[in-house]
Formats: sequence, C-alpha cells, structure tokens
Amino acid sequence: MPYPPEHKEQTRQRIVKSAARLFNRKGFVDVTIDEIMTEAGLTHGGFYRHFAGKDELYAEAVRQFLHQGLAEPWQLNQTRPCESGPAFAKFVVDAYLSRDHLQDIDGSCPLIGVSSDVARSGQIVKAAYREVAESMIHVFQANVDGAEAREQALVLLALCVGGMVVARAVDDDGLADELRHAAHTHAFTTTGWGNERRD
Amino acid sequence: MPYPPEHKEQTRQRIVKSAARLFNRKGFVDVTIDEIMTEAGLTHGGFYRHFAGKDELYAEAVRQFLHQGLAEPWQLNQTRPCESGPAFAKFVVDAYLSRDHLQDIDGSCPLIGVSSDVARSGQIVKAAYREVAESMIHVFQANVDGAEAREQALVLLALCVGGMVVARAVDDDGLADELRHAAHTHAFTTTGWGNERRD
DNA sequence: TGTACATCAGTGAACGCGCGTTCACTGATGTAC
DNA sequence: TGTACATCAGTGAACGCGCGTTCACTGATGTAC
Repeated sequence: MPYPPEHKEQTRQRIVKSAARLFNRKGFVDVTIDEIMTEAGLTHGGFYRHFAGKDELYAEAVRQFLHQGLAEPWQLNQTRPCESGPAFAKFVVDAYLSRDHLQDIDGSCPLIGVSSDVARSGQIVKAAYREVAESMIHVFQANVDGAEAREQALVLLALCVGGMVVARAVDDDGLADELRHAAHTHAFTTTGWGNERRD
Repeated sequence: MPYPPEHKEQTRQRIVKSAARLFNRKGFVDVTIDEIMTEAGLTHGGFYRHFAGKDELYAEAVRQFLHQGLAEPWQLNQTRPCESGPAFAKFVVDAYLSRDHLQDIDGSCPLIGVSSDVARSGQIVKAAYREVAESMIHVFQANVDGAEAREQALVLLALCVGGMVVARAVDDDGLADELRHAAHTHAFTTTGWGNERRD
C-alpha cells in the first residue's frame, strides 16, 4: 500500500466539500471541474481517480449537507439542544430561517441552494435531495405534538424552503426579511411553540 | 418601412416564449441561443437583432409569466372567477398546487422553475422575479380577511413555492403528492377558506 | 397600375475560447528482503 | 537498519467539441414616383 488507506477518502471528501460550496454559488452546470479541483488544492486531471464523471459528484455534494449537522452552522452563538423534544425542532427552524443562513450562499442547505438544478437532474441526485428533505421532515415530525404531526412537518418544510428560496431570488432586502419573518412567525404559531423573537 | 411595425415585436415575443420554456426545462446556463432560436423558428444569428446578449433575455423570460395570466394554465377545466374576493385567491392556490402544474415543467411558474438560477443572477433578473412574487402576494393580500392580511399572503406564497420546489426535486411521487396536499390543506385552513378537496 | 429603390429582419459561415475527458508520466509512500 | 521495488494518487499537455458572438450577405416588404 503506497499511501495510508484513509488518504484517498480524505481527498475525496475535500473534493466533495469544495464542489458543494461551488454548486451552491454557481449551480451545477456553470462550475468547472478545474474550479472544483483547484479549490480542493489539486489539479483537474486527478478528478477521474475519484469520480466517473461530473454527474456522479452532484448527488454526493447534496448529501454532504447531512454529514455536517442539520442547520447547525448558523447557530454557532447558541447552544444546540439535544436531538429530541420541541426545543430541537425550534432550533432548526430558527437556524434555517435566520439571516445568517440567507446570506451564507456557499454553505447553504442544498434544498434551497440547488433546488432547481436537482429538479433537472437524474434519479441519483433527486434521491440524495429526498434524503435531505426526509431528514428534515423526520426532525419536525418527531418533535411536533398532535395527531397530524406528519402534515405539520411537511408544512414546516414547505414554509422553510419556500420562504428562503423566494427571499434569495429577490432584489429587495426588505421583502426578503418580511418573508423570513412571516414564515418564522407562522411556523411558531401554527405548531403552538409560542411567539418568540429572532433577528 | 420594410416590414409591418408589429412584425419585429411579434418575433421578439416568440423568442421570449421559447426561451421561457427552455429555461424552465434546462436552466439558464444549459440553454443555447441556437436552441432558443430554433424553437422560435429562426436561426441563431438573428438573436442579436433583438437582444444585446443572453443575460438580457433572462429577465424578460421571467416576466413573461405575468403576461399569460397568473396560474391560469392549470385551471382550463374550471371557470375562472373574477379577480377579486377570496374565490380568486382560492383559485390561484388550487391551480398553483395542482398536479398539472407540478408536471408542466415547460410552462411552470418561474418562481418554482428557475428560482436557483435567478438567485445567482444579476439585479435585473431578480427584479423581474420580485415582480412576479409581488403580483402573487398582491392577489393573496387583497383577498384574505383579517388584520394580518400581508403576513398571511407571504405565508401563502412561501407555502405554494416551497411545497412545489421540493415536490419537483424529489424522486418520490408519493412524497411529492403529500407535500402538495399538506401545503394546500394548510393554506385553506389557516386562511379560514374551509377544507375543500382537490386532485 | 407598375417598377425601382431603400430598409432591415433574418441567414449562415467563421472565429476564438473554454470545457470535459484522456493518457503517458511523476513522485510520494509502504513493504520486502 | 538500509536499499530496491511496487503501487497508485496526482500532474499537466493534448484532444475534440460546442458554445457565444460577429459580420458580410440575402431577400421580403412598404414606399416613392
């Protein structure tokens, strides 16, 4: 064995992470393999030692978000509650609809950042997108009371993603904030979480 | 005057319409000028008689949706109510969250179909996106009762766009339908429109 | 009414450029002896 | 312990291809006389 066994896997993860950032920033089609490899500190030729082609990278980049802790990056200044009980679901909604998340294009949740790109992609990429969606639905569904927890969870997902997608695509910061706040307030009242404030 | 004065404008509209279809289907970057012009029944060279460049076409293609009647295409089997009163807002939500709209990629509302592409574009394109968003907010806001009509309208927009964006990007028809139905049911109950059924 | 002319929407060959992909090569590392 | 070797992650020149854009040209039309 010429290299330590974990060496290749680490490089692969570095490529996936730089790809995820760049895909969020520029979309699937407009990112070149050279850009991805350069950002990962490599040259473009080596790409094909890790992936059969560009397509294979899309799904992996979407799934990458699952491994970095759901909605965590935008809550660094707040203690993360344990992963059960309404507190955690609130935490996720707070983080998801935060101004930090709105502005963090590179590190965005792929449900927002590359939604259109995924809708135009093949099964494998859509499956990865579904995994991320289901993991959010799971968090909501497990931590919402009432008989219609499933339906509530789906509504929360639609609110979070919809509010942020439109906020990102609009050239008006005021409208973007209005959308985030409306989605947040409604999420908290419709679930009976109360009427808390945020940014 | 060599050609009738409306000739050029008609050709331009044909280009914009074929562009809107193709952008919905393949995104901004992956559509070639040759494709757009061919679908409009022309050759690629003529493009520059109508637009300074590809960028200029994006905004126009997004705005195009405003001119074809909001959410109308997916309600052909239903009489369209006059544009005031809750009946019209219900009509729009029904059409927007319909299976027909989910499957009509080419004719999709751009808020769903090209949301990621717009988020990565310049001011002019984002302004066009905002116009479409505002026209939907206006329809909702004008036709919802109560003191918080504005907030309700924003919530309805987030629900409609969010539900459809995720439904389109997922490889599971069951989950897609669940999302559409959850968003629809919630929209109707939270506005006090009742509990009507649809597809 | 008929003919010559001016306009300009649309054509299609040509260009330069950058991308995805390939492939012969390099060189850093672990192993055998 | 030291040296020769095998492996394979990563390099970078080269390729073919297709895109956006340009530009000299064509030809359909309305107008002047």
